[in-house]
Amino acid sequence: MASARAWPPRVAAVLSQPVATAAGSGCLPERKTGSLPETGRPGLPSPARLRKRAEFLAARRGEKRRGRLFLLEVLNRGDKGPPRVGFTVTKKTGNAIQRNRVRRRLKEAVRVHAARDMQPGNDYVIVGRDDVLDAPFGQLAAELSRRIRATR
RNA sequence: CCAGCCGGCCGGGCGGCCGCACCAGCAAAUGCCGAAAGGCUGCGGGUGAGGAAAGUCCGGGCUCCAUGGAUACACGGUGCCGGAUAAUGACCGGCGGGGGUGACCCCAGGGAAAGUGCCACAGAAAGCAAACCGCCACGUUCAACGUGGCAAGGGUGAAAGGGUGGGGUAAGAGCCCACCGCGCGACUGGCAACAGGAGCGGCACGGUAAACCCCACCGGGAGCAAGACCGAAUAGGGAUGGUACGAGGGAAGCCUCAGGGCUGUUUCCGGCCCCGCCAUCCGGGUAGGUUGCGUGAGGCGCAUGGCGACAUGCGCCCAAGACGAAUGGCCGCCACGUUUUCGUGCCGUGAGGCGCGAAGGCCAUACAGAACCCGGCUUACAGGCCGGCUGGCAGU
RNA sequence: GGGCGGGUAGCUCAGUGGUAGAGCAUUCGACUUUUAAUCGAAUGGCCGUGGGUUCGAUCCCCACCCCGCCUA
Repeated sequence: MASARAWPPRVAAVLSQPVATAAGSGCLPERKTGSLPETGRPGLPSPARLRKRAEFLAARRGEKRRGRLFLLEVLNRGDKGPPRVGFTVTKKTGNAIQRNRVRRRLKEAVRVHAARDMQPGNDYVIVGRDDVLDAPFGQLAAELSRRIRATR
């Protein structure tokens, strides 16, 4: 988390530009990252995962934010621990390949873009829809960031 | 060259950055979370989905439960022969039947003289022989009718009690004969299924068992969410101790009065609940955690035997282990594919076809994700490679 | 993971080895001033797909596809 602070938020560029052109500025002088894409930048570990059924059920009581590609549920746990995230893909989305792909794309979008927008002490549950399969990655990441940052 | 059949194999490659899961090593706080069990950090390394991982159609390993052994009944499954295997009906090879010009493909393929059932409609008749139209003889007699003989011809049907020809006859008929079919079948070949078949029988025995059934063989049940270990909180069970301890009934659960609490109500009166509480310990056991969990009927290569399934021997290797479920995101180059344009060669009168080269576009790789493990089957699949074979056309 | 059930007309369902039915719906006609209701008639089906057994399959057998339910 401390290493993630080294990059200031560049959300505007992510929102408006395709991914390949978004990584331009030489903010890492010790490495040759001039042509490095956004997802290739180091030091972005994945946030903690929700893994228990009870935790998912608890998150359903929280605030629900509907999006075009997903449904986001946010629950304030009431402590100051690191934020946690869980993913739900229902059986209606298709076979196991498609469900895995939806979850992995959401997971990567959260890790690269949306994790720094999460508030400590919150649990996030992202219910993916099958449109995630076809959406461009930059658009998916931007949408996630926007919905996670958006307070009531 | 075209069309096709069978078998086997691959199912993108190399590289870069970040991220995920597991493994062992090193390092570090002896720290943090949790009641406990247990889990959590950093570094550099290693490993990380498939031919079908799928469907769950079969067979096993493994685990628990039941069970003294065997047999019988019931139920379920299977059903030509031989082989292979840990095992199967499902694998391999053959036999028989069917399809195809052929390579080859498909088939649950025992028993219908053990018994029962069914065979719609049509037809006289649907299983045991019978006789509607008919044919023939005789009688009454005008056509017609009656009695008897026949089963050749007509018609129905999926199927009508062998077929064709000849003899024969009142008309006919395996009544007789020849051939074919059918049944029995000495003998021969084969481990066998089965095949061939001298000779005999004058024809009798319709189909259906993926209808009931008979016969033979096989089968205990559930499944890693199995099972094992640790184990809260709450409720409930038991033991001990302390403290409260009114009466009665009952074997006991418990009930009644008294007592207490809540409540409708001004009260009488009524409704509901309690009749023990506290402490310690014990056992079962939920959530949760750990394990089961990957050295196995293992993989690869070679040799030998076998048509093959497979077996034997030798050598090398250790190769995912998650549990709201690890393989992802982005990029570069190449190969391959497809398509457009241009140039060019060959064939063709021509439209055009085929080949080669260059540039550009598409940036998609198809089907699809281990969930205890293994064998077989089935199904899905862009594209490609190898080997063998069949038919046709042309040339030599 | 394991187990069970079902695909028949536009919808809900019967059916059973022999040309496939009911109710609702749709259309037309009758009754009614009109509508509704009622009555009569008509339309509408490769019985999920592909094989097999059988003279004949919606039914029996096998394989596949698609739905649904139960268990934890």
